[in-house]
Amino acid sequence: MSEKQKADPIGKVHLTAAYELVVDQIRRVIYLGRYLPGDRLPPERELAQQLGVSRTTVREAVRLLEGEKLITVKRGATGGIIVLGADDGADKELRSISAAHLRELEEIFEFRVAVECCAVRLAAERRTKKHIATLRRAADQMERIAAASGRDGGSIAEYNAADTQFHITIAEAAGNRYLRQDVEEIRAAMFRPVGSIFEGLTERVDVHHHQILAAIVNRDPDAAEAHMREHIQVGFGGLKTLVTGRGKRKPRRST
Amino acid sequence: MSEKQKADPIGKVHLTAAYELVVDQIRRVIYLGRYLPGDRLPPERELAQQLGVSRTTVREAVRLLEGEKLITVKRGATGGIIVLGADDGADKELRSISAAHLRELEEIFEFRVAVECCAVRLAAERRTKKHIATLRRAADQMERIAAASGRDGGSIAEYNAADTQFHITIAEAAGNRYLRQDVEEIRAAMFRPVGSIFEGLTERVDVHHHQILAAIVNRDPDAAEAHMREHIQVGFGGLKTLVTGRGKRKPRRST
DNA sequence: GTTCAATGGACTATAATTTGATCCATTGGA
DNA sequence: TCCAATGGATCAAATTATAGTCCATTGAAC
Repeated sequence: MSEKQKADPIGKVHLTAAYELVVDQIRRVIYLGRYLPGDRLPPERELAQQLGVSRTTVREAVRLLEGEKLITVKRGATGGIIVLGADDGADKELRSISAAHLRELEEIFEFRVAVECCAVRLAAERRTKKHIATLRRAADQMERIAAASGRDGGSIAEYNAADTQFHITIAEAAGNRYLRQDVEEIRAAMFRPVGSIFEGLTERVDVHHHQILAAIVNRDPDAAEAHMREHIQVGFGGLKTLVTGRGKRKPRRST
Repeated sequence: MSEKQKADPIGKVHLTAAYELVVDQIRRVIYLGRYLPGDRLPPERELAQQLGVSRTTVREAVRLLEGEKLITVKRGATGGIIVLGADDGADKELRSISAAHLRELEEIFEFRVAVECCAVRLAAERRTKKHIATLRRAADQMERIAAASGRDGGSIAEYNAADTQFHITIAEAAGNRYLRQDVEEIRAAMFRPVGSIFEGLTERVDVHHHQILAAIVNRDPDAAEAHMREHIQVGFGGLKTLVTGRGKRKPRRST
């Protein structure tokens, strides 16, 4: 018998501590815009219940995120766990983005094209009235925010939250658990490297949202996919321009 | 101030025990064909080292998988942890597939189209000679196996292993970690519901593999994507026919 | 046949993590 | 002034994971 095979080892497993899972979960809901800067998370005792862990564990996670300057904690009756904005972090990010970061963002956007284009095709076929309503609400909200404040300061987080809701609802409408899962996942991953970068975006993408929505309403998968691809690629183009410095744009708030 | 918002709770975290992670990891390498029926896994002590956990934990996982009839354990110098084939399980699966299973497979194949079509496009642009060599080897091996044994009995596992290698190498060549990760993930997921179903497949897909390979060699993303889509859809079509009973095919071994 | 090395089986003490429960400290509004 | 809400702190118990030791079985080499 020929022996001496199966050389490559089986990969190590990662033992994830409970508090790490909680950290990830909290980071996620913040990145996904379910809690905006200034919002209070549920009280520790309630969080523990919702997350299914002990309060001690929640507190460990909170300490870590506090150190990360993603949240801050205040005592007292009106205190709580408060979400910080990008500006509150100060040294949290360097505002500059490395080549590695850019490559990572490129991978993320490549992946988004794959997953979200497929999702929007299926959504165009399977969407219900309820999905349409949610999508319209999100699209309108983004337009309203963009029109009202010209994408300055605080409303950026709200804009991103609506944007996230738009994209996740499409994945929901596609009725495929793997697509749904990945769209949420990749969306959180997108803001992880340097979230504040997105504040500099000035591309007008509201028109894309309405085009995508219209295609979904008309049950036109081809148009939906085309607009989605355009949408994602323009988004990445904007980021790239922003990072490489070409194209001279206002430095995220005209002082 | 308007209070009473943020009603929906943050999802529970899943505390995964070490032995569960080990179970998943071992299942995965078996589903991915890195260990075929009859193969021996590394000895417990070595597994523990490779997985980065204690031997006790490995043994817990082994017990579970033994109960699942995925592996069997033999003592003594020439004993060890041996991978079982679908036939050894007997009652492991019901050979019949429910409507829920079929829908799950449909979701999996929808997802494969999204991810693998994108991966193969990128692979056509970024592949190196090394990737080509690996792909050719896998494609030839599948052809050889199919020609030699007509897809009966034991060689099915080998065929699937080569097939998996083919698809994962493409994802590797795409140079995108998210795509790479998902292709592997979805591949393992595919065999999870009722792996034995795949033994009944008789569609000739070797021609697809060579078409895909040729397109990658020629750096032709459009052709590569088209052939990959065809490949995956035909694969699912075969499964569907098999399950719904239409099309009368040999019952996985003409007795 | 005896020996021996390889392998799984079993047990135990220790360490680390997680829980749960209790009580304290701070805060701002009633 | 009081009090309800909230974070801060501590501790004993339970659970989980580890590391080490020794036993039992097996088959092959001698």
